[in-house]
Amino acid sequence: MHDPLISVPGYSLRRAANATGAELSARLAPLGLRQSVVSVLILIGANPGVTASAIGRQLDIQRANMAPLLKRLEDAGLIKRLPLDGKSLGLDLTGDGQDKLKQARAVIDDFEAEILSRIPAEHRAHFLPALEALWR
Amino acid sequence: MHDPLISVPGYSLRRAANATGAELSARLAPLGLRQSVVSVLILIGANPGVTASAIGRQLDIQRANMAPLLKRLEDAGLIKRLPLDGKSLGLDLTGDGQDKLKQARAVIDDFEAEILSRIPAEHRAHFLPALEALWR
DNA sequence: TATTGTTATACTCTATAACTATA
DNA sequence: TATAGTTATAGAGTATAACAATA
Repeated sequence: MHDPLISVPGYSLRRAANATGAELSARLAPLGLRQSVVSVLILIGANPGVTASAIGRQLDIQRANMAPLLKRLEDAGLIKRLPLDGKSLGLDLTGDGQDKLKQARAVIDDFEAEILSRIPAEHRAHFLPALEALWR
Repeated sequence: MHDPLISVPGYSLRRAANATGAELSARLAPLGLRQSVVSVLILIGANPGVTASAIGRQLDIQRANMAPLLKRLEDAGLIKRLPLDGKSLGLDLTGDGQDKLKQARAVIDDFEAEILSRIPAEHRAHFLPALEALWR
Protein backbone atom coordinates (compact mmCIF):
# COMPACT_ATOMS: atom_id res chain seq x y z
CA MET A 1 0.00 0.00 0.00
CA HIS A 2 1.16 3.52 -0.75
CA ASP A 3 1.62 5.39 2.53
CA PRO A 4 2.49 9.08 2.35
CA LEU A 5 2.50 9.27 6.16
CA ILE A 6 5.74 7.48 6.82
CA SER A 7 7.82 10.45 5.72
CA VAL A 8 5.87 12.93 7.87
CA PRO A 9 7.89 13.82 10.98
CA GLY A 10 4.87 14.57 13.18
CA TYR A 11 3.25 11.26 12.30
CA SER A 12 6.49 9.37 12.82
CA LEU A 13 6.88 11.11 16.17
CA ARG A 14 3.47 9.89 17.27
CA ARG A 15 4.10 6.34 16.11
CA ALA A 16 7.53 6.18 17.73
CA ALA A 17 6.13 7.48 21.02
CA ASN A 18 3.27 4.97 20.92
CA ALA A 19 5.55 2.06 20.08
CA THR A 20 8.14 2.79 22.75
CA GLY A 21 5.47 3.73 25.28
CA ALA A 22 3.64 0.45 24.81
CA GLU A 23 6.87 -1.47 25.20
CA LEU A 24 7.82 0.34 28.38
CA SER A 25 4.34 -0.16 29.82
CA ALA A 26 4.65 -3.89 29.21
CA ARG A 27 7.95 -3.97 31.08
CA LEU A 28 6.59 -1.97 34.00
CA ALA A 29 3.39 -4.00 34.29
CA PRO A 30 5.03 -6.86 36.29
CA LEU A 31 5.94 -4.25 38.92
CA GLY A 32 2.32 -3.06 39.03
CA LEU A 33 3.38 0.37 37.79
CA ARG A 34 2.37 2.65 34.93
CA GLN A 35 4.48 5.28 33.28
CA SER A 36 2.66 8.20 34.87
CA VAL A 37 3.01 6.63 38.31
CA VAL A 38 6.72 6.02 37.82
CA SER A 39 7.31 9.60 36.73
CA VAL A 40 5.56 10.76 39.90
CA LEU A 41 7.66 8.43 42.07
CA ILE A 42 10.82 9.72 40.40
CA LEU A 43 9.91 13.33 41.12
CA ILE A 44 9.00 12.61 44.73
CA GLY A 45 12.25 10.70 45.17
CA ALA A 46 14.24 13.62 43.75
CA ASN A 47 12.28 16.25 45.69
CA PRO A 48 11.28 14.98 49.15
CA GLY A 49 8.40 16.93 50.63
CA VAL A 50 7.19 18.22 47.26
CA THR A 51 3.49 19.00 46.87
CA ALA A 52 1.03 17.28 44.55
CA SER A 53 0.36 20.56 42.75
CA ALA A 54 4.05 21.13 42.03
CA ILE A 55 4.41 17.64 40.58
CA GLY A 56 1.32 18.12 38.47
CA ARG A 57 2.69 21.35 37.03
CA GLN A 58 6.04 19.76 36.24
CA LEU A 59 4.54 16.67 34.57
CA ASP A 60 1.50 18.35 33.01
CA ILE A 61 -0.87 16.26 35.07
CA GLN A 62 -4.02 18.06 36.24
CA ARG A 63 -4.50 18.45 39.98
CA ALA A 64 -7.80 16.61 39.65
CA ASN A 65 -6.01 13.60 38.18
CA MET A 66 -3.21 13.63 40.74
CA ALA A 67 -5.62 12.99 43.61
CA PRO A 68 -6.68 9.41 42.77
CA LEU A 69 -3.16 8.56 41.55
CA LEU A 70 -1.64 9.61 44.89
CA LYS A 71 -4.39 7.88 46.84
CA ARG A 72 -3.52 4.58 45.14
CA LEU A 73 0.17 5.13 45.90
CA GLU A 74 -0.62 5.85 49.53
CA ASP A 75 -2.96 2.84 49.82
CA ALA A 76 -0.18 0.69 48.31
CA GLY A 77 2.18 1.97 51.00
CA LEU A 78 4.61 3.55 48.52
CA ILE A 79 4.26 7.18 49.63
CA LYS A 80 3.28 9.09 52.74
CA ARG A 81 1.70 12.51 53.01
CA LEU A 82 2.56 14.95 55.80
CA PRO A 83 0.96 18.39 56.29
CA LEU A 84 3.33 21.23 55.35
CA ASP A 85 0.87 23.83 56.53
CA GLY A 86 -2.87 24.00 56.81
CA LYS A 87 -3.60 23.36 53.16
CA SER A 88 -0.56 21.69 51.56
CA LEU A 89 0.70 18.14 51.90
CA GLY A 90 4.33 17.18 51.47
CA LEU A 91 4.95 13.90 49.65
CA ASP A 92 7.67 11.41 50.53
CA LEU A 93 8.56 7.88 49.54
CA THR A 94 8.21 5.14 52.13
CA GLY A 95 10.83 2.42 52.36
CA ASP A 96 8.68 0.27 50.11
CA GLY A 97 8.35 3.22 47.77
CA GLN A 98 12.10 3.60 47.54
CA ASP A 99 12.48 -0.11 46.81
CA LYS A 100 9.81 0.02 44.13
CA LEU A 101 11.39 3.09 42.56
CA LYS A 102 14.73 1.33 42.48
CA GLN A 103 13.20 -1.59 40.61
CA ALA A 104 11.43 0.76 38.19
CA ARG A 105 14.65 2.66 37.60
CA ALA A 106 16.43 -0.54 36.63
CA VAL A 107 13.72 -1.32 34.07
CA ILE A 108 13.81 2.21 32.69
CA ASP A 109 17.58 2.46 32.53
CA ASP A 110 17.72 -0.77 30.55
CA PHE A 111 14.95 0.38 28.29
CA GLU A 112 16.41 3.81 27.59
CA ALA A 113 19.78 2.31 26.75
CA GLU A 114 18.01 -0.07 24.39
CA ILE A 115 16.10 2.74 22.70
CA LEU A 116 19.28 4.67 22.05
CA SER A 117 21.00 1.57 20.76
CA ARG A 118 18.27 1.18 18.13
CA ILE A 119 19.00 4.62 16.72
CA PRO A 120 21.85 4.53 14.19
CA ALA A 121 24.99 5.96 15.77
CA GLU A 122 25.23 8.95 13.46
CA HIS A 123 21.76 10.16 14.52
CA ARG A 124 21.90 9.25 18.19
CA ALA A 125 23.37 12.42 19.69
CA HIS A 126 20.86 14.56 17.81
CA PHE A 127 17.79 12.82 19.15
CA LEU A 128 17.32 14.37 22.59
CA PRO A 129 18.16 17.94 21.50
CA ALA A 130 15.64 17.69 18.65
CA LEU A 131 12.91 16.41 20.98
CA GLU A 132 13.59 19.06 23.58
CA ALA A 133 13.18 21.76 20.97
CA LEU A 134 9.60 20.58 20.49
CA TRP A 135 8.28 20.78 24.02
CA ARG A 136 10.61 22.70 26.35
CA MET B 1 12.28 21.58 41.21
CA HIS B 2 14.88 18.96 40.37
CA ASP B 3 13.63 16.90 37.42
CA PRO B 4 15.71 13.89 36.36
CA LEU B 5 13.19 13.11 33.63
CA ILE B 6 14.06 15.89 31.23
CA SER B 7 17.23 14.16 30.11
CA VAL B 8 15.51 10.80 29.52
CA PRO B 9 14.97 10.26 25.78
CA GLY B 10 11.87 8.07 26.17
CA TYR B 11 10.20 10.60 28.43
CA SER B 12 11.14 13.47 26.16
CA LEU B 13 9.75 11.51 23.24
CA ARG B 14 6.42 11.12 24.98
CA ARG B 15 6.25 14.80 25.95
CA ALA B 16 7.21 15.98 22.48
CA ALA B 17 4.59 13.74 20.87
CA ASN B 18 1.93 14.94 23.33
CA ALA B 19 2.79 18.59 22.83
CA THR B 20 2.87 18.50 19.04
CA GLY B 21 -0.18 16.22 18.91
CA ALA B 22 -2.24 18.58 21.03
CA GLU B 23 -1.22 21.49 18.85
CA LEU B 24 -2.12 19.70 15.64
CA SER B 25 -5.45 18.58 17.09
CA ALA B 26 -6.27 22.19 17.91
CA ARG B 27 -5.53 23.23 14.33
CA LEU B 28 -7.62 20.41 12.86
CA ALA B 29 -10.58 20.99 15.18
CA PRO B 30 -12.03 23.88 13.09
CA LEU B 31 -12.27 21.41 10.19
CA GLY B 32 -14.14 18.93 12.38
CA LEU B 33 -11.30 16.43 11.99
CA ARG B 34 -9.09 14.44 14.35
CA GLN B 35 -5.64 13.13 13.65
CA SER B 36 -6.72 9.52 13.29
CA VAL B 37 -9.47 10.51 10.86
CA VAL B 38 -7.08 12.58 8.76
CA SER B 39 -4.60 9.72 8.56
CA VAL B 40 -7.41 7.46 7.34
CA LEU B 41 -8.50 10.02 4.74
CA ILE B 42 -4.91 10.36 3.53
CA LEU B 43 -4.58 6.60 3.06
CA ILE B 44 -7.90 6.31 1.26
CA GLY B 45 -6.94 9.22 -0.98
CA ALA B 46 -3.63 7.56 -1.82
CA ASN B 47 -5.17 4.10 -2.28
CA PRO B 48 -8.64 4.29 -3.84
CA GLY B 49 -10.68 1.16 -3.20
CA VAL B 50 -8.60 0.10 -0.20
CA THR B 51 -10.32 -1.96 2.52
CA ALA B 52 -10.89 -0.96 6.11
CA SER B 53 -8.80 -3.88 7.32
CA ALA B 54 -5.81 -2.89 5.19
CA ILE B 55 -5.94 0.66 6.53
CA GLY B 56 -6.20 -0.61 10.07
CA ARG B 57 -3.13 -2.78 9.62
CA GLN B 58 -1.13 0.08 8.12
CA LEU B 59 -2.09 2.59 10.83
CA ASP B 60 -2.26 0.15 13.75
CA ILE B 61 -5.93 0.81 14.28
CA GLN B 62 -7.99 -2.21 15.36
CA ARG B 63 -10.71 -3.37 12.97
CA ALA B 64 -13.19 -2.90 15.80
CA ASN B 65 -12.23 0.75 16.07
CA MET B 66 -12.28 1.37 12.34
CA ALA B 67 -15.99 0.56 12.08
CA PRO B 68 -17.44 3.55 13.97
CA LEU B 69 -14.76 5.86 12.53
CA LEU B 70 -15.72 4.94 8.96
CA LYS B 71 -19.41 5.14 9.77
CA ARG B 72 -18.98 8.74 10.88
CA LEU B 73 -17.02 9.54 7.72
CA GLU B 74 -19.74 7.99 5.59
CA ASP B 75 -22.52 9.77 7.47
CA ALA B 76 -20.60 13.04 6.96
CA GLY B 77 -20.49 12.34 3.25
CA LEU B 78 -16.70 12.24 3.07
CA ILE B 79 -16.27 8.62 1.95
CA LYS B 80 -18.29 5.99 0.11
CA ARG B 81 -18.13 2.22 0.43
CA LEU B 82 -18.58 -0.10 -2.51
CA PRO B 83 -18.59 -3.92 -2.27
CA LEU B 84 -15.42 -5.47 -3.71
CA ASP B 85 -16.76 -8.97 -3.24
CA GLY B 86 -19.21 -10.59 -0.86
CA LYS B 87 -17.34 -9.68 2.31
CA SER B 88 -15.00 -6.75 1.57
CA LEU B 89 -15.81 -3.10 1.04
CA GLY B 90 -13.65 -0.75 -1.02
CA LEU B 91 -13.29 2.77 0.37
CA ASP B 92 -13.17 5.92 -1.73
CA LEU B 93 -13.29 9.63 -1.07
CA THR B 94 -16.34 11.57 -2.22
CA GLY B 95 -15.92 15.00 -3.77
CA ASP B 96 -16.53 16.52 -0.33
CA GLY B 97 -13.99 14.08 1.08
CA GLN B 98 -11.38 15.22 -1.41
CA ASP B 99 -12.07 18.85 -0.55
CA LYS B 100 -11.81 18.17 3.15
CA LEU B 101 -8.59 16.23 2.68
CA LYS B 102 -7.14 19.12 0.72
CA GLN B 103 -7.92 21.50 3.58
CA ALA B 104 -6.45 19.09 6.12
CA ARG B 105 -3.34 18.69 4.03
CA ALA B 106 -2.79 22.45 4.01
CA VAL B 107 -3.00 22.53 7.81
CA ILE B 108 -0.65 19.58 8.16
CA ASP B 109 1.91 20.82 5.65
CA ASP B 110 2.10 24.14 7.49
CA PHE B 111 2.37 22.38 10.81
CA GLU B 112 5.07 19.94 9.74
CA ALA B 113 7.16 22.74 8.28
CA GLU B 114 6.78 24.62 11.55
CA ILE B 115 7.82 21.59 13.60
CA LEU B 116 10.97 21.15 11.58
CA SER B 117 11.76 24.85 11.83
CA ARG B 118 11.72 24.58 15.62
CA ILE B 119 14.44 21.96 15.57
CA PRO B 120 17.91 23.53 15.45
CA ALA B 121 19.32 23.18 11.95
CA GLU B 122 22.19 20.92 12.95
CA HIS B 123 19.78 18.32 14.38
CA ARG B 124 17.00 18.61 11.80
CA ALA B 125 18.09 16.05 9.21
CA HIS B 126 18.65 13.44 11.93
CA PHE B 127 15.15 13.65 13.36
CA LEU B 128 13.11 11.50 10.98
CA PRO B 129 15.74 8.74 10.61
CA ALA B 130 16.02 8.46 14.39
CA LEU B 131 12.24 8.21 14.82
CA GLU B 132 11.90 5.64 12.08
CA ALA B 133 14.47 3.44 13.78
CA LEU B 134 12.11 3.22 16.76
CA TRP B 135 8.95 1.98 15.13
CA ARG B 136 9.51 0.75 11.57
C1' DT C 1 -7.87 36.87 45.63
C1' DA C 2 -5.17 32.89 44.44
C1' DT C 3 -3.93 28.22 45.62
C1' DT C 4 -4.44 23.35 47.50
C1' DG C 5 -6.67 19.25 47.60
C1' DT C 6 -10.68 16.77 46.41
C1' DT C 7 -14.95 14.77 44.13
C1' DA C 8 -17.77 14.03 40.32
C1' DT C 9 -18.20 13.65 35.60
C1' DA C 10 -17.58 13.15 30.69
C1' DC C 11 -15.13 12.32 26.62
C1' DT C 12 -11.62 10.16 23.79
C1' DC C 13 -8.70 6.46 22.65
C1' DT C 14 -7.77 1.90 22.78
C1' DA C 15 -8.16 -3.28 23.67
C1' DT C 16 -10.76 -7.58 23.90
C1' DA C 17 -14.29 -10.76 22.98
C1' DA C 18 -17.88 -12.45 20.34
C1' DC C 19 -20.72 -12.89 16.31
C1' DT C 20 -22.09 -13.36 11.20
C1' DA C 21 -20.85 -13.95 6.65
C1' DT C 22 -17.62 -14.86 3.07
C1' DA C 23 -12.83 -15.98 0.93
C1' DT D 1 -9.53 -22.28 8.31
C1' DA D 2 -8.64 -17.51 7.87
C1' DT D 3 -10.43 -13.01 6.94
C1' DA D 4 -13.86 -8.86 6.77
C1' DG D 5 -16.95 -6.22 9.02
C1' DT D 6 -19.58 -5.26 13.02
C1' DT D 7 -21.30 -4.67 17.91
C1' DA D 8 -20.72 -4.34 22.70
C1' DT D 9 -17.91 -3.38 26.40
C1' DA D 10 -14.22 -2.17 29.56
C1' DG D 11 -10.10 0.17 30.78
C1' DA D 12 -6.95 3.99 30.71
C1' DG D 13 -5.93 8.80 30.07
C1' DT D 14 -7.44 13.24 30.22
C1' DA D 15 -10.40 17.58 30.67
C1' DT D 16 -13.77 20.60 33.02
C1' DA D 17 -16.47 22.24 36.75
C1' DA D 18 -17.37 22.83 41.32
C1' DC D 19 -16.48 22.89 46.28
C1' DA D 20 -14.26 23.72 51.03
C1' DA D 21 -10.34 25.23 53.36
C1' DT D 22 -6.26 27.95 53.66
C1' DA D 23 -2.33 31.09 51.94
